Amino acid sequence: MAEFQSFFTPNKYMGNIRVRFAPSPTGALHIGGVRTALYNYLFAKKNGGTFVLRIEDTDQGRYVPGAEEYILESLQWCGIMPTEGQGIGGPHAPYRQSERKAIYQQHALELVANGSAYYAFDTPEELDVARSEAAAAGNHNFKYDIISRQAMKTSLNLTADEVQHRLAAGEHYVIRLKVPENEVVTFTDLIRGEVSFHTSELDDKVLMKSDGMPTYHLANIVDDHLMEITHVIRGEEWLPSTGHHVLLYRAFGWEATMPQFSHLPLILRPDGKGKLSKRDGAKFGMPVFPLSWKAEVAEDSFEGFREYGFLPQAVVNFLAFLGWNPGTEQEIFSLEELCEAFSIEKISKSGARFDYDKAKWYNQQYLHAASDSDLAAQVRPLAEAKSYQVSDEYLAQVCHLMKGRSTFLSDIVEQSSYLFGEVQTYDNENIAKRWKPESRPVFEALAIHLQAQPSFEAGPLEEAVKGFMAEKGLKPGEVMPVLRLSLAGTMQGPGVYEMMELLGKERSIERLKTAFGQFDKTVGL
RNA sequence: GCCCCGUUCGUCUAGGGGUCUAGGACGGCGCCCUUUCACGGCGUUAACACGGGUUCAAAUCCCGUACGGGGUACCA
Repeated sequence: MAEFQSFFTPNKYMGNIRVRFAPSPTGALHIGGVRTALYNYLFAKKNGGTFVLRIEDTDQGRYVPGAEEYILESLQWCGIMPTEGQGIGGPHAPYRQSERKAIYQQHALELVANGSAYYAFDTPEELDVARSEAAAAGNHNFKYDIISRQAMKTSLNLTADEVQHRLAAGEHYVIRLKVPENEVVTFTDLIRGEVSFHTSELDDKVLMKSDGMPTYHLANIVDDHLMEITHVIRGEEWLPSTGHHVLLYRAFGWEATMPQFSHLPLILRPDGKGKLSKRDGAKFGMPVFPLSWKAEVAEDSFEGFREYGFLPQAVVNFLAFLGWNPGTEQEIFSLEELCEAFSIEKISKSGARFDYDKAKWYNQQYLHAASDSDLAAQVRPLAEAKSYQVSDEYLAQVCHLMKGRSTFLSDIVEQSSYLFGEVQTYDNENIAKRWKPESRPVFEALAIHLQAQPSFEAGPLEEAVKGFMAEKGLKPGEVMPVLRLSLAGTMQGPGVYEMMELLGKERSIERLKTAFGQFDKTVGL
């Protein structure tokens, strides 16, 4: 057995792999879409292949301006830019389906000519009627198929003259796939194995709509073939229509070069009730889009991972593990490591719930591991939004002190106002507990002691304070909390000595003096 | 309804007939570190949906049931 394995190594397509990510620009790109793009990217990189971006804008009614830019910006942010396609260029341009209309028209006609497709003149209204009549008769399973099409107005039933006449008269029509009778369509899904459908279950899908645009089914087959796509990696919601797609490859005579299919498990809501949808973000208080999206109505506007304060590397790592696992115990993977470790065979079959706690954990891990200067650069805009004016070096120092206790980028500036300006509010409850009538002279003596220190670095400061406590017979619990309250106003935050070093001697002493007076007032002295 | 896909700790998962008294991570809980909040360290909690087969042996293979999800548009 072992000797045959070499034939099945993942690199058998080395150099020839071509995959595509084909979103439709109907709004912001959902996080599930980002994961699909990521898996396509990883598969391409792993195998030295090409990652193509194609825009599937065949539904004119659902087109949303700005969506295409949003898609590109999202992929860019995640660091998984396509190597060919819309917005990038390449040998198979145009990559926007609305600009390839003539190609689909021509291919649809080819199918009509070879008997694989036919004209249908029924209006949507007529179909609605047919559907409700069938339902009234107890058939809730109406579909436009081999049985029902016999009663429809199609080029299969009408005379050639009649069809020509209707066409010439400019009557609206669609072109439908003529699903063959009594066959079993089988294909091998790289994730799920063999999947088959009986043609009696498949309806005669519309290929060309009456507005002259192709449906997804036609456009995706034609483009994947023309663009020489070798592997189709897409969401599980496409699995049921793959039977039609195989039929189309067959009808065109392209079966020999049909791509390999892989249907990814869906990303489910945190409560497991259905697939994650755009509204679930607001519902569960978490982002479900990579970047924020502003729409006309508030209901269609969403906050993104980026704006929540997530690092793209963390989002990518988190997403990669939602439905895939390398089989080792390593959890943290850079994009490069993911490219190296990725394989389709390791993608799981069942849907994965969106685990926001895990997403936060990943972010924390990346935040902690990031360099201070790198973080400072990313925090800069957030600091400026709060009108904090500090040098790069100072900001990096703040990051150094805060990153260990932050989950989001924004936490670094949200919980450290006292490092950028004066203390705004004091934790009076804790002050009342720690500030005694006899405290003031003690702490004033400590301030004088600190003032006299030659070095204001954390290490020497600790020595100095400890020396002071030993001399006065004070316990750390009597001194440190008050010091912290004086410097930060709160009981939370970085180490006291580190804070003093950052603030510097002058500001630190100043704060102590201000605080002592404040504390007296607080406890009513 | 019909068709398709799925089902291991609360969650993400490892596992591809014996090495499983089922491993890791998140979360929860506890302890240590620290007289701040965290980080970190250590420990703990908790799962093979059910029923039949096949086999000397099944979480792993087959069938059925239940449950979950997806699809069922001139949307993608």
